[in-house]
Amino acid sequence: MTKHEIGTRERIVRTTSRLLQRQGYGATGLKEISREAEATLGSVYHFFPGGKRELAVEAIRHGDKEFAEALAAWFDRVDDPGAAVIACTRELAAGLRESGWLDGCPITTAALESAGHEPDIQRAAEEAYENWRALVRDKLLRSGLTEDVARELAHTVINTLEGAEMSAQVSQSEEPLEIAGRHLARLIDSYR
Amino acid sequence: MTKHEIGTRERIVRTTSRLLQRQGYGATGLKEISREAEATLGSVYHFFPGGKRELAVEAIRHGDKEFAEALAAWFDRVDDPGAAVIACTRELAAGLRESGWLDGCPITTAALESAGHEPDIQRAAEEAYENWRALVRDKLLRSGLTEDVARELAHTVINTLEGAEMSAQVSQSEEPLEIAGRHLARLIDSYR
DNA sequence: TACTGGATAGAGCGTTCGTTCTAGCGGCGT
DNA sequence: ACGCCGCTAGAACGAACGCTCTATCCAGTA
Repeated sequence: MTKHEIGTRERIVRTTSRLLQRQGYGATGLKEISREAEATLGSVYHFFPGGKRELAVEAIRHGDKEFAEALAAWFDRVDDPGAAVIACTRELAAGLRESGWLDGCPITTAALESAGHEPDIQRAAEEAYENWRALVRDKLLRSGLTEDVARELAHTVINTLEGAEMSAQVSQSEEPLEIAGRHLARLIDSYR
Repeated sequence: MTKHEIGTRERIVRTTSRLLQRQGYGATGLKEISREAEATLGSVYHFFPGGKRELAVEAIRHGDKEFAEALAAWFDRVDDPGAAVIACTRELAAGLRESGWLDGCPITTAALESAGHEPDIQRAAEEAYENWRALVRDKLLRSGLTEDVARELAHTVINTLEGAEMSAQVSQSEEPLEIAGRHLARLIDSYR
């Protein structure tokens, strides 16, 4: 195991993140995780003594960071905020289609499942949405919108993207995301 | 069992719908369903020989009809479409808060879980979203919007409501729904 | 060479899963 | 009064669940 390869722990987290994204918390077993990650059950419990719950929290944090980095990159490439949101919807639609409509939002499925039952997971998901909203808000602030308008728009941008991605996944169609992009751009433009 | 009481089958479907809404497909067991519904496992398999999958499809259709009726009632009470959507967000927020943030969208959790794995459930969820969009589209058509604009707005109205409700549930706050209502009304008004 | 401690390996714990099965209840039509 | 049948009841099956346990491996240190 040379140092430039990814370690067992990281491999377990990434595998868990992908499985949580695709089939949720309840339907994902630890044995399935260890098999997919090419690690043993012993390794899983070695790195995550808290078991499935602790591992899921770590995986959601991973999905959080992953999507935040993608969002930041897309925003850096396009200056106009409306156009940047449209670019987001295109990227999300492409990723969804290319994965065979399997890879939607990395955390939403687990977040919904565990709302009200698994406080740790729910909190990790809440923090992720907060991080993503902050990225959108800053982008809107940089384009000259006021603090209040930017903060509220950030809510709706993230929530509409979430809803549209869910709808696109269920209907296996890019249309909901494409429409969402145009509507969000129009809404943002209406505040300038 | 007099005829004006609800029968065992209906009781099983309603219980399944509520459990699917609260904890998803994978985390809901048939024994839990039969216990909560005060029915036996034999009754469950008597009415739903197709087992868990068939029962879940029926429960999602139940949730579909339930929400469609609520949506139609809210739309009938308020004439202006923007104001009607705001009324929707208020009702959704109230329902969410009153249930202790447990009862979000009746079908989204199961829909996301089963996307790509359970075609029957995915299709039932897709049909539900389609029905709800049709209600929104008709409401917008009645207020004078063109066919194309109404159809596309219906997508975003439903998707934004879905995303905002999910966000409200995870953060245990009515704010995302309240913001979504105002933004959607503004978006709708911008087309008249 | 001997020791140590992090990491790996996998058998096995009790429990619950979805499902199948047979037996029995109870009200209706004849 | 009888037989039938929709429905209820719950035991039991193999498989999978989360988790615990002991044994082994192996690089680093003295």
